[in-house]
Amino acid sequence: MIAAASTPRKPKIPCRECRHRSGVGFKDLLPRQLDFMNAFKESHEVAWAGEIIIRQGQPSRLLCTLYSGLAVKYRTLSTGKRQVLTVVMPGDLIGLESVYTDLPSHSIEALTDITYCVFSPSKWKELLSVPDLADRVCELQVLEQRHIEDRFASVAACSARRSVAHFIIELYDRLRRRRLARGHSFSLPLTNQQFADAVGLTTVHLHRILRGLREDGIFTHEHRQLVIHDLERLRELACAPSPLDEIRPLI
Amino acid sequence: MIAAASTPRKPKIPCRECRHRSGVGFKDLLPRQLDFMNAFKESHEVAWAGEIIIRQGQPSRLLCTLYSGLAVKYRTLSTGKRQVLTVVMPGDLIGLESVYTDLPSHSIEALTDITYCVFSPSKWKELLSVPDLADRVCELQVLEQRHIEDRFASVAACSARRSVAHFIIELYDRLRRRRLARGHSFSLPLTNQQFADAVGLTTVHLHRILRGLREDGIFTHEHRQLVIHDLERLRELACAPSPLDEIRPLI
DNA sequence: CGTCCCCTTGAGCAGAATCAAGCCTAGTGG
DNA sequence: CCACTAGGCTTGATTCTGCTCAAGGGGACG
Repeated sequence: MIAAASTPRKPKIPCRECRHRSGVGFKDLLPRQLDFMNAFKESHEVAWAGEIIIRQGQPSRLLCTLYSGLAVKYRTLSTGKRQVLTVVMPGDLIGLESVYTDLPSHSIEALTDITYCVFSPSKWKELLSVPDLADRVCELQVLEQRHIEDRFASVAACSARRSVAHFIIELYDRLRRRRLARGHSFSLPLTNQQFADAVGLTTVHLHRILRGLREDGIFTHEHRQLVIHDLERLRELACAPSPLDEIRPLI
Repeated sequence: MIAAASTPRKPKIPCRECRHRSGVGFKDLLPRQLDFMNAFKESHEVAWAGEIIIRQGQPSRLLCTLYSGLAVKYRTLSTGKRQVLTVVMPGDLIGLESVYTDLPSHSIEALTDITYCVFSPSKWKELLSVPDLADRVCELQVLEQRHIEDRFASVAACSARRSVAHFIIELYDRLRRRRLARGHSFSLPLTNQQFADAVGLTTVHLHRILRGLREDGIFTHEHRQLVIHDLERLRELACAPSPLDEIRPLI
C-alpha cells in the first residue's frame, strides 16, 4: 500500500479509458444512452489506498462511479465509533447525495488504489431526462436500498458469528458477479478494525469469531485474502437466503 | 382496533380524496406534475390495523403512497427472527421494489387503520419521463437511503439505551415534520414485540431499557402514546446529531 | 535498531438473552 | 353479567455473548 503522504504524481487518465463494461455483470447501455453518459463524464481520477475522497460533514460535490479497486463507506458517530455501511465496488455510484445536500452523511475511503469516473452533479437533472437512464438510476437505488436493509437485518437480528458469515457471503456474491473473485477466494484488504466496524463488533471479539470460523473450516482471512473453504456451510450459516441479485444497471 | 377477521365493508373512497398536501412538510408539485400524478393514480384503498398489504416472498404488484395511518416494514429471517426496517408514515412510497422485482424482500403491515394511494407499476417509466418527477423520486430514495443508514449505524454501533433513544427521536422528528405530533408526544401503536424487533433486542430487555428511560424522566410509552419529557437529554443520548431532514418530495 | 501499528491472547466484567412465572386487560362465550 | 381465555406486559433468576482492560508478539518502515 502506498502511503498517501508520499504522494507520487497521479497519472492523467484519458476519459475514454473508462468504458462501459459488457459481460461483467452490468446491463448494457443503448448507443444513445452511451452518448449521453460520455458527455456527462468529466474526468477519470485516481486515489491511493488510504485516501478519503468524501469526508462526512465536509461540503463535497463529488459524484462518481467507482471504476477499479475497493473503498469503504462509513459513518462516524458523535460517540467516536465508526460504522462501515458498505464496501464500495466497481460499478457502484458514489456521492449521489451531493446532488441533493451539501454535507455528506458519510465518508468514503479507498481500501486499495482506486480509479473512478467523475460526473457533473449540475448535469444530473439532464441525465434523469434521458429515457431509461432515470429508470436505471431508480433500479440501482432500489438494489442499493435492499442491500443495506439486508446488512441491517443481519447485524441487528443475528449472532456475531452469523452476521460475520453474512457479511462475507454478501461480499463474495457481489464480487463474483463482477468477476472479481477467483474461484472461492477474493482479495479483502480490510484491517480487523474496519472489519469489526462493519459488523458492529470489537476487534477482539471479531478475532475470536474469525478463529472459530477458521477452525471449523469455513473460511480463512490471511494476508488480505479471503478463502472460502466450505461455501455450503457458510451460506447456511448466513441467515439470508442466496441473494439472486440481478444484473446491475450501471451509471 | 378492528380485527381483520370481522372484515367490515371497506368504504369506497373517491380518488380525488387523495390530494397532494401543502404545508405539511412536503414539497409542492407544479400543476403539470400534479396532472400527471392524477392520471397515474389508480385508486385509494383502505386496510385495517393488522392487515399485511405486502408479504415478503409473495408476488406483489402493489405500488402506493401511504396517505394516512402508520405501518411497519419488516423482514423475516430464515432463523424466524424479525427485523423491523422502518415505521412507514404518510407520504412514504411503498413497493417501488415491485417495479423491478417480483418477490418483495420485506412485508408491510398496517399498525393502525390506513389509507393509501395506489399507482400503476406499469406506468412507472412514464412517470420517470416527466421532468422533475424523476428527480423527486431520486431525492426521495436518497433520503430513504440515508434514513436506513442512520438506523443501521445506531443499532450496530450503540448500546441498547442509545439506539432506543435514537429510534424514538427519529420517529419524533419525522412525525413532527408531518404535523403528526402534538407538542412533545405522539401516537406510537407498536407492541413491545414490534418495538424490540425494530431495535434488535428481546422484549424482556427492551422493557428494562424503557423502564430505565422512564425512571430517568426522559420519555414514557403508555397506552400507545409516547410522551417525551426531556427532549434535550433524549437528543443528547441518541448518538445521531439533530437530523435537519429537509422537506421531503412526495410522489 | 527502534518505533509504530496491528494482530493475538488471556482474565474479568457487563450487557443482553433465555427461561419461567405472575399479572393485567380486552375480547368471548355462557 | 360474570367467568374464562389469550395475548401482551412485568418481573426475577440464571446463563452466555460480547466488551474492556491489559500485555505480548510480529512485521513494515524510518
